[in-house]
Formats: sequence, structure tokens, C-alpha cells
Amino acid sequence: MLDKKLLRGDIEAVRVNLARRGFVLDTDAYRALEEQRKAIQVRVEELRNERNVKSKGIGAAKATGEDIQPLLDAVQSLGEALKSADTELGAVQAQLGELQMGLPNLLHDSVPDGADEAGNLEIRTWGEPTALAFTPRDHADLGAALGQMDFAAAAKLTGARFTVMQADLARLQRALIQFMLNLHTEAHGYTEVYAPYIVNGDSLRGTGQLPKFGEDLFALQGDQEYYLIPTAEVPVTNLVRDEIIDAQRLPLKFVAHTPCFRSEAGSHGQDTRGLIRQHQFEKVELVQIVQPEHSYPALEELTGHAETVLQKLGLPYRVITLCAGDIGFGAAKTYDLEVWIPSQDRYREISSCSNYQDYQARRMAARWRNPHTGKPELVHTLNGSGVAAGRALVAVMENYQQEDGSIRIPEVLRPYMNNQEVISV
RNA sequence: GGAGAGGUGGCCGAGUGGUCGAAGGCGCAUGAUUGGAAUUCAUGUAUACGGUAACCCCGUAUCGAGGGUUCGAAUCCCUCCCUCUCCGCCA
Repeated sequence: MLDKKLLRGDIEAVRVNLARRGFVLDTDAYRALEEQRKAIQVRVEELRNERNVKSKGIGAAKATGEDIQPLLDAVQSLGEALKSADTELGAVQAQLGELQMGLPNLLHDSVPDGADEAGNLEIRTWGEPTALAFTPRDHADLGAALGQMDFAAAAKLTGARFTVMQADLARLQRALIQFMLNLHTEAHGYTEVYAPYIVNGDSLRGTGQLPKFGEDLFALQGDQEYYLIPTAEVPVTNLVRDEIIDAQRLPLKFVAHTPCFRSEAGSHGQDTRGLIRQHQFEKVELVQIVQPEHSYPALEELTGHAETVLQKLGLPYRVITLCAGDIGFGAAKTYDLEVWIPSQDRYREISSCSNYQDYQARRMAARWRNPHTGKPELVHTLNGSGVAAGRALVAVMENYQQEDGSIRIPEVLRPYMNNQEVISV
């Protein structure tokens, strides 16, 4: 959510910034609604004030034993006027709130222009695209040949876009997760979090998935507004919802491994093969809650933490800055890490690291007490994959494949694999 | 699932129809005391929105959430959520 004061004070600046995303803000409509709101609100508050004053008068009169009937008569008509004005106000505020919740975040100045992913900017690369002396096979092939990755079985159990893994591959994914969690907790100073995989609507509104992107979520049936989490970002970031955090506790750095559930609505036909795009996948997520002035250094740091994972795994990657047209709804700035995928002869996203500034914090009412002002102020929130385990598995399988279809296990994972060096039939 | 007790400010905790944004305490801030500190004393200390350019002032709202009764609700009624205790069940 954006600062309402900014929307009132300089909506033109907001319009210009959001236009970079291709988002059209109808400033006239917003202003009109806002003026309406103000007028009605003032009226409601005046009516309420009048009622309060008169009611107090009744209380005082009663205490002195006066006849209160004339006073009661005088206040009679107020109730109805107040009720209808209040209803009107509620309707306008609901409209305004919907509009406000539907506005994406303002972009940071450093975000490059661009309409779509073609406008993303490469910042740096690490390693060289893996050179294989033979034609690389994709991970689905490799996994099937090993008899350890079975999409048909998953289709039987559930449907499309799920997988069943067994034996060494199943263990390799677990090794990746363990490795990442240990790295972030031991070397990068994150606190490991175990959190619910089901969250309520307030949490999703807090981080920005709702109200606009409900289509991407799996909603549970029942009386409660429950959803499967699309990312650990949701439960972990919402830890600070409605909290006022002591300054000395910041920054909060959390790491969590969770499965992620995404309906992938609107992506039919994309990446239908293999593990790249699934309804359920494993991810290790990094979340930081920081003081506002620290959030951009924190974004660099957090991105570096995700990069360390890939470096230690020996996976070639590049870092890109998402352009205005490709960046996510709530993010002010995002770096994507893209890992080399030999079978596709290109880089594919494996991590996305974003600074949300105060956008999520405002929705969540997540604040810290600024010792200089003594007042609660909004924190800044960041998150990034550190990294997606399913895609990391893909990258390891494909980059470490050998001509005979066996897969070498990266050194750093061997301790988690009983020192096994190769996965083969 | 059954029975009971509760959800009040940064925290703890009073408050059963009006003068309650809410006693008291803790914490915090400022000042006094002190060589300095601790102790002690004094004063201050919620958030959001609106009137405003304004952190002064004024108004409105907020005592788990939503509805209702009433001139007036933290307080009464209804529904829901959550926490705790006991029983049952259970990985």
C-alpha cells in the first residue's frame, strides 16, 4: 500500500512513477472519490460530535435530577441522519480502500525502464556456461532414466504439474535444502523459522498476494479464509504484522524452508515439461525486516547470500535487475538470480530478491520504535529465495550430468549424501 | 469433540451503562538529587484518520473481530476468532 498522504498531496508523482510499470492510475477518479470521502467523513464526524455532546448533556442532566425528556427529543433525529451518512461513508471508504490495495509499489529510481523481460538489465555473471562435450539431456530425461523422477506417477496421484521423486534424487533435494539452511543460519546470521503452510487472508493481504492475485493461490474449502502458502515469504514476513519492534532487535533475519503451492493460473503451456513450473515445490526463503535507511544495503547483502548458494554449488549464474515492466507488484526493486540450464542453453530464474520498502509494512502495520523520534514508524521488508530447491535440483542435475546419464554430486552436498559422489543407475 | 475461564495501552493489570482514551504498576523520556552511577523524587509518555502547511490546537474512531440494544457501550445482547484449564481423542 502507498502512503495516503502522498496520494493526496502529490498523486501526479505517483501516476508518473506507476506509469513506468505500465500501470494506469486514473488520478481524476481517485481525486473525486477522495473528495467525496472527505466531505462525507467531515459530515459524519460533525454529526457524531453533536450526538456525543448532547448525550453527555443528558448524562449530566440526569445526575442533577433534571427532566431529560426535552433533551431526548432534541437528539432523536440525529440517529437516523448519522446512520445513513455513516453507511454512505462506509461505501466510499470501501471503494477507496479497494483502489488503494490495488496500487502497486512505487519503483526505486535505479529500476531500469522496459516493458517486459527484454528490458531487464544484466548486472553481473558468475562462472561460465557449463561446457559439456556431449549433447546435454534435460533433467526430466535424466531423472526418468535413473528411475527416480516420475511425472506420470504424480499425474495419477494428483494431476499435472506435480512430481514423484525417489531414492538419491529425493535425497539430493533434501541435501540441497539442508545445505542452504545451514549456510544461511551458520554463515549469514539468519534465524531458522518453521511456520504454517496454511495462512489466512489477512496474511496474504499483508504481503500483497491479495486482493489482486487470488487466482494464483490454492484456497482451502471451509468456513475459514485459508490458503496454501505460495511462498514462505507470507508466513515469515507476517510475523511482524501488527507489531512494534524495538530498534535494537533490528534487523530481523529469517530463513525458512517450506513447500510452496501455486496454481499457476495463466501459465498453461509454459514450462509444462519437468520440474521448472510445478504446483508444489520446495524453497528456502530469506526474509529481512530492517530500518528504512538500511534496506538498500540489505538488498545487496541478501542477494549476495543467495548468490553464495549458487557459488558453493558451482552453478553458473547471472544477476539481473528487473525492469519497470517486469518487476513484481509490491516490489520497489528486484534482483533475479538466473542459473545456467544446459538443456535450454540459457539462464533461468532460480531466485528473486526484492526490497518492498514500506509497502508490505504499511499493509501489515509492521513498525519499529525509532529512538530518535520515540514514535512507531514503518519498517522496510525484504525477501529473496535462497534459493528455490526444485530449480536448484534441476540445475545440479543438468550442469553435473555425465555422458552416461549419471550425475556427479557437488562437493558441498556430499556430507548430506553419505559422501556419495555420483548418482547413477 | 465436551465443560469452564478469559481476550483492555509498549508490557502487566483495574474497570458491569454517562464525567473512561481508560485507575494503578512496569518500561521509556526529561528534570532534580549524586563526584559518577544505582536508589529516590517530580513531570511527561497510545495509535489511526480528519479539520490544517503544521510533530501546537480541535474533532472522530479504536478496550479480540463483526453485528445489535440505547440519547449514550470497554461495560448489556448475538455471531465468529483466539488463548488458558480440565476431560476425551490423537501423529
